[in-house]
Amino acid sequence: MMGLSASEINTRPKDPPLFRRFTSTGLLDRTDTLALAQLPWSKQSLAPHDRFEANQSFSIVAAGILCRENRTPEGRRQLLGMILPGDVCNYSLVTGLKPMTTQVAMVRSTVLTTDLDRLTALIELRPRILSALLAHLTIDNAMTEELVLSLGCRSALERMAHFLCEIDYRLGRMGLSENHQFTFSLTQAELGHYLGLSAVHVNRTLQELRRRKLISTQGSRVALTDIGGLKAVGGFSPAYLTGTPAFAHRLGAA
Amino acid sequence: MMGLSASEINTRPKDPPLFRRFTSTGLLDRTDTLALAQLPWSKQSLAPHDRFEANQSFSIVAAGILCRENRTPEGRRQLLGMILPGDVCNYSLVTGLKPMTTQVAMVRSTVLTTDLDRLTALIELRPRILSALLAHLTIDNAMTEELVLSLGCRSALERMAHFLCEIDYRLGRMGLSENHQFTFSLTQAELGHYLGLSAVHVNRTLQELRRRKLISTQGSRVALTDIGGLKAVGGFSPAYLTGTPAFAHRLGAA
DNA sequence: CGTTAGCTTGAAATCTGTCAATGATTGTGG
DNA sequence: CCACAATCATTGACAGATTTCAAGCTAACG
Repeated sequence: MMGLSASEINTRPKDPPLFRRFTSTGLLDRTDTLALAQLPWSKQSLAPHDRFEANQSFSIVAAGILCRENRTPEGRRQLLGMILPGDVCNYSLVTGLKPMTTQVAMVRSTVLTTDLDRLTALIELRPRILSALLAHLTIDNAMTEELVLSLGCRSALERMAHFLCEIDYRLGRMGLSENHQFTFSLTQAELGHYLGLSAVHVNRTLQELRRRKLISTQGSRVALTDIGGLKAVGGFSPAYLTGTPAFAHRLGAA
Repeated sequence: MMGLSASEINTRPKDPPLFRRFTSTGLLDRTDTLALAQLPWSKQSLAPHDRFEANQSFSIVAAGILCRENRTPEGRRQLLGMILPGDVCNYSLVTGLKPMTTQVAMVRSTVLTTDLDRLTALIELRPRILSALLAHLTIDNAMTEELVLSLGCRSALERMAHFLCEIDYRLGRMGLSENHQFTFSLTQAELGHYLGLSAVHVNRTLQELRRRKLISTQGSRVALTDIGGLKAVGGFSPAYLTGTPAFAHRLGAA
């Protein structure tokens, strides 16, 4: 257990950008962020395929990629959401319900965890933190809805293009994508589990995107070489990733 | 504007079951429900295809069916969720963000709306109401995730079977389905927009379910004649529709 | 009673999945 | 540092599910 060092609190690119997503909502000010950072966080390392469970705590991804997943009774697997650095793993604190889905590390990842009681106490002092959590929860849900749109309405090529745009955007705002280039090491089978496609078809879809000069790849390094074209193919627009405040809401602001 | 009559507060089958879903979480007691019912609710009637927007208020469906929907930039339509009697239309009060999706009445519907300020004030007095809202929000999100599972992993027949089981379950707990028979008057095209299928294929899928004696229909009346078989085909299990409390959570319980 | 929306049917086209085999890459232990 | 094993990516041929198109039918509604 430790508080976070100054460099980890820093929310500019290149520094560990832990709370950048929180500040990016505009709902937290610097003092909120500092107060959050000074909670006692414990760091946990996860190997690929490790389940992550944090029912009685609150966690944020510091590095790597987790996924929420679900399976049909027969065992077919569906990934429901990508949890990237800066994202909250577990909203039980807010929802009061057990998470209904499993979370799994897709690559080697590290997660920061803090105690629920302490965070609850902090929220009493700084209700904006609760607002920010609720905003994040809502945006995560909007991402799930966008996935429904992809699975229901878009072809394989469109889904993949849309997906890459989303990941680029989300990594970019955390300082983990530059010039639309980033490291992303899911297997094609895993991509398929997320996009509702077979591994073979993921492969062919990526080839088609390369053939059209929309992307290029080397190993786990991805470059979106024609971000405009990719957005056009995928019908991507990032509105759902930001959210717009409805009004000053006063829940818990007593 | 009016408070609700005694019969509308009643949460047993056959009486207007407005707050049955709230009590069903086990998070509200009778005094909470009464307090909710005594807020000034205004009733609104919606015709099919009417948009419903309630950003600055809080609404519950009293009768009919609304859907959240979203469209690709090219205009392809995807329904994201079915909002049935007893369901909350709008969680802006809780999330603090503008809803990111449109809501549309699928059939003639009525919606009850109350003022945000009054509800907020009531929540200060009765924080369990906030807990209940958060639980509902979480369950709605779990339904979206189950839709992702359907779209990503299940065949047309499985999706349809699963869908019918879910609707039966949800209507049933509100007293609107008996013996697995209920009235449900969406067009096949609309079902397709929800399940990610073409209208033609929806038709063939329903025929196949009838041929297997799993369902029967007369007009908008649906009977699940072999609920066990239907659940087996769809891989349906209602766990995601109830949620399990994680712990007594104290947000706002100050 | 006519009109319109919705339902049903068939045939053909398309997309995506499955199967099976072959390369390429990565990580590990010697 | 190399060799090996295991995982992952790629390819081709084929099968299957679903869409599209087009037409006819039915039922609800003014």
